[in-house]
Amino acid sequence: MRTHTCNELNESHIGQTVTLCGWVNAYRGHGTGLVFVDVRDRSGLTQAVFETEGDNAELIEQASKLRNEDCIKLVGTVRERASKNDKIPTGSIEVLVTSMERLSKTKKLPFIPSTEKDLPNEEVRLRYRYIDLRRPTMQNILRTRHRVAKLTRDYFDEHDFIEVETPVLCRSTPEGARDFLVPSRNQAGMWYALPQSPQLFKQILMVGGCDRYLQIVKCFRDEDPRADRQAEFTQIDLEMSFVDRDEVLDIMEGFAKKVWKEMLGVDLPDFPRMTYREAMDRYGIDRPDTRFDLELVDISDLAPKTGFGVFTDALAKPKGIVKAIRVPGGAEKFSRKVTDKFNPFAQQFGAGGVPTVKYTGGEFSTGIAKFLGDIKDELVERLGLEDGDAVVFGADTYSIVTKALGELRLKIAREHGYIPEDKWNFLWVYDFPMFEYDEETERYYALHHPFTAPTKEEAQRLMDADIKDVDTVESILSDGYDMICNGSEIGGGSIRIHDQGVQSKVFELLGLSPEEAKLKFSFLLDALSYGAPPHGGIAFGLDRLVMHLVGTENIRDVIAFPKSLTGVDLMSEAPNVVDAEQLKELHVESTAEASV
RNA sequence: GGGGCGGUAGCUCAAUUGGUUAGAGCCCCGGCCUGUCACGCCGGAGGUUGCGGGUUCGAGUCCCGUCCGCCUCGCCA
Repeated sequence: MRTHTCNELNESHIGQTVTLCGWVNAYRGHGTGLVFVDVRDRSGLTQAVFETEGDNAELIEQASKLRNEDCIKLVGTVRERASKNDKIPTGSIEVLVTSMERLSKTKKLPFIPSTEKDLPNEEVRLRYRYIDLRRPTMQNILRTRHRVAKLTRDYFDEHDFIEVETPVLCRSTPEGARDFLVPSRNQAGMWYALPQSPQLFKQILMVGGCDRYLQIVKCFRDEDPRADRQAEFTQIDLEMSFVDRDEVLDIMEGFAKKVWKEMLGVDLPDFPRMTYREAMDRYGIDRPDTRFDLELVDISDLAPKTGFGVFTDALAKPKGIVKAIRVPGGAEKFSRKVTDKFNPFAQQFGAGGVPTVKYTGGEFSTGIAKFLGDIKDELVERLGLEDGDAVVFGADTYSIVTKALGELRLKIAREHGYIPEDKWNFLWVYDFPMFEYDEETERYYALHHPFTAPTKEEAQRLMDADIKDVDTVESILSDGYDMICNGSEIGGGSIRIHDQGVQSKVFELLGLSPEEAKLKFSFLLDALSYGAPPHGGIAFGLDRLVMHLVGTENIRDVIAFPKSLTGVDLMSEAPNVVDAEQLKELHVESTAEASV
C-alpha cells in the first residue's frame, strides 16, 4: 500500500515518486492554491504539499476537507523544500502530492494526540486509548517494551534457557495474594485460579529436566493497585537447575547490564550486595535507594543521657530503639511549616512523632534541642554533623522506627531535592528472614514464598526449629535475593527447596498440617521426591523495568491497555455483566446486583 | 475497608463574600488566505456545572449522600 514510511525520506529521495500512509498531524491551508499537510505514521512526520498546477483544483478541494487525525494515503514526488524545517528529521524535503485518498475520516476528537502538551486527564486518555497510543511518546514506550522483550529472549537464549509456556488456568493454592478465580463448566462447583506467578510449574520444569527455563508471562494478583502496581502484570520469569545463589545473581546481573547498555547506552558497574538486615538498619526498607545518604543511625546508647521522656520511654519497650537521620543543609530547608508535616506522616506508620533539631553555629536549636546538651559532641561525631544540618529523630520499637524513618527518609529526599538525577544505583539485597510472625493471626508467613530454601548455614537450624520458638524461627535466613534499582524492587527470587523433607518442615512452620500440605501441594511434594535437582530462579517485573527505562512513575504508561485503580478497563468496560445462561452453564449464581 | 485531592463546553481551564444571560483558548462548523510548519485572519455553533437530595429569595459556589478518576494506608507469598 505504501512505498516508504514518513520518517525515512531525505534528500537522497528527491525526484522519486513515493506513496505514504498515515494520519493528518497538522493541516495548514493557504487558500485555493496551496495546502500543507504533515503526515504522521509510527516512524515520524513528512510534510506533504498540495499546489495548484493546471487542472488539479479538485485535488486541492479534496485536501481542504482534511482534518487532524484523518487517515490518508498519498502519492507524490519528493522535492527539496523552499524553506527548511530543522525541527524534524525530514525537514529538508517535502512530498508534492499528485493524488490523495482519504482512507478513513475522523469524528471530532476528544483530544489531539499531536500536541503532547496539555494532555487531557488520564481518564480520557484511557477511555480513548487508541488515540492516546498514537502519541509518539506512547509509541516509543511500546517499542521500548518490545525491544526489552526481544533482548530478554536473545540474552537467555544465548545462555541456554528455553521458553516454556505454563498454564493460565491453575489450581488455587493457599498463601500469597488473593486469587482471580475462573469457574469450571465441566467440573461443577470447581474453580480454576489465574496464576500469581508460574512458581510451582517452573520448579516442576526443573524436576522435569528442563535445566534452564524462561518465560515472559502474565501474572494475576487480585489486590488493590497502586501507581506502580496492576492486578495483571508481566514477569520475566526464569529458573535454573544445578546452581547456587551467586550463579543466579551473575546471570541476572549480566541481563540487567545488557538491558541498560543496549537501551540506554549505560555501562552499569558490578552490583553491590547488602544483607536484608543492613538494608533495614541503614535505610529502613528492604529496597534501599542508595542514590543519596540520609541514613538511619542508631543512637540508642546515647539517648538515655538526654533524659528526654520520649527517648527513655521508647527504650523501655521491648526492642525499643532511638535513631537519627542527618539531613545535610536541613537547617535552612526545614521551616516550621515543613517539619510540622513530618509528625502526621510518621504517625501513619505507628510512630508517635519525629522530633527535629537544627545544628547551626555549633549549637542545636528548635524542637528538642534543649534535651541534647549532654550528648551534643557525641551526636555531632556519630552523625558527622556539619554547620547548617538538621537532624530528625525516631524513638519507638525497632520495627516502627525503621518503617517511619525509612519512609520519612524517602519523603524528605523527594521533596527537598536529595535525589540525584541520571544516576542508576543497582544492588542486591539477600539473607532475608524466611518467616515473619503475625500477631493477629498468630502464625508465621513466608517473607518471600513457602518454596524458598534456607541458606546452607541455616538449613539445620530450620529442621531443628520449634514452632513455638518465635525468636529462633524469625531469625532463620533464607537464600532469597532481590534486585533493587534506585529504590525500586525490579526482581526477586531465591534458591528453592528441592528436598521433600525440608519443604514439609516449612509447611509445618507455616501452620499447614501434613494432611493440608498433602491436599494442597501433593503434586509439588511428589515431584520433589522423585530426584529433584537443586534449583533456583528469579522473576523480573517487566513493567517496572520499562518504567525505569522510559522514566515514568506510572505503570499504566507502560501497558497498552491498563486498568484503573478499581480494576476497570475504561475503554472496553471490563468487567461487565454476563448472560444468565452463561452463569448457569458455569454453575454460578451472583449474590450481588451489578449497577450498570 | 480508611485518609487525601479532583470532576464546569469534545479537551485544558476561569467564574470576587452565595447574586445579571456560566467565560477564554484549543477542537469543531462556515468564510478568507500561494511557503506554512502548533500557519494566520473574520464569523458561528457548542453547557442538566458527574449524579441525587437539602439549606436559601437565589447554589458552579454551602451541607449530606452517591458515582467516577488519581494519590495513599491496609493489602500485594
